[in-house]
Amino acid sequence: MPELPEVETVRRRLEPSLAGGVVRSVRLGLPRLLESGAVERLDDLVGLRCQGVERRGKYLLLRFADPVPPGPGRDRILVVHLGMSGQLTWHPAGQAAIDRFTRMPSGLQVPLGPHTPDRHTHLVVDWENGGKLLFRDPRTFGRLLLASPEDLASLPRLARLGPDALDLDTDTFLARWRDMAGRRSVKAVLLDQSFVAGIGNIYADESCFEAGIRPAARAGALSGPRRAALAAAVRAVLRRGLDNCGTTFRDFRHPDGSEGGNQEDLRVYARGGQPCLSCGSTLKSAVVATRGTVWCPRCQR
DNA sequence: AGTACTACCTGGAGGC
DNA sequence: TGCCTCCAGGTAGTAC
Repeated sequence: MPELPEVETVRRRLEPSLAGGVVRSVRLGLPRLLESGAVERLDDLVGLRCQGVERRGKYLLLRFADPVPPGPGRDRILVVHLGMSGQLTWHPAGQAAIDRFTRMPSGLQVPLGPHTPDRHTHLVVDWENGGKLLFRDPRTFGRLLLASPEDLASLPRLARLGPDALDLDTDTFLARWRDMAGRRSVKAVLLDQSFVAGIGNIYADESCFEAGIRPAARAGALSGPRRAALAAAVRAVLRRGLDNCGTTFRDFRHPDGSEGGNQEDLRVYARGGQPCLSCGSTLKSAVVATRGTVWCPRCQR
């Protein structure tokens, strides 16, 4: 469930640790997570220096270049998608194993801090500075791709993405809605990464609530003002999620293992059957666009 | 062509 | 306590 706010939070916190570092070794414990792309040899990264971390929608792009120029042709970009349970954590050099725990609302105790490698840790990147970058993903929905800068644009997964939801102005939103809404539900359009990149199930439901629109409503039938309200709602909801450093519902963690805070600010997601925080009506839940969906029958028309 | 649906995967929760 | 079943969901691929 890492969506734009979660992935951007990871990007912001990971970049200071990675940028400038040189890769010493790479181990991939679950080969099927590396999707066949332009380049399929993770060992290519060994000896390269990390130039920075970028984000496109829910994808993270780790840029690497040869530290001894000129080294044309060796540059690589590691593309990471966290799937629904992926965690990228950073272990600084010499840091002892973290044994702090936090208690989830369910009562479950989970480790707080960069995770200790376990059977779900599928990628380990060792750096010359002694740090380690770990990728842990219990559900294994995450994906890794490796590409050269020239081939990046030809990766289908990235080529399909629409404009990033974070810096989407209302005019662009309205134009794309006019062209792409069709006969689908509002929720289906919001989840379509080729419409706008970065929205997932949590922020789709929250955006619909914020705009007072039922997720199952026909997208093409929305009035102009309501479309504009939805555009504003998407921006506000993503911005709030980002300000809260992401939503930790279960698996999401920051690179240092800490949790996001946006779960405290969710109005409808996972609250089916509970009272609407705005009007007190019982929130309804159903499957819309093959996703668990929650809305207020009174506030959302 | 556009839309809808399923496979993939495994931990957690709930029922008995 | 333990076993079983169901559910969660992003994306690609398939079916209609």
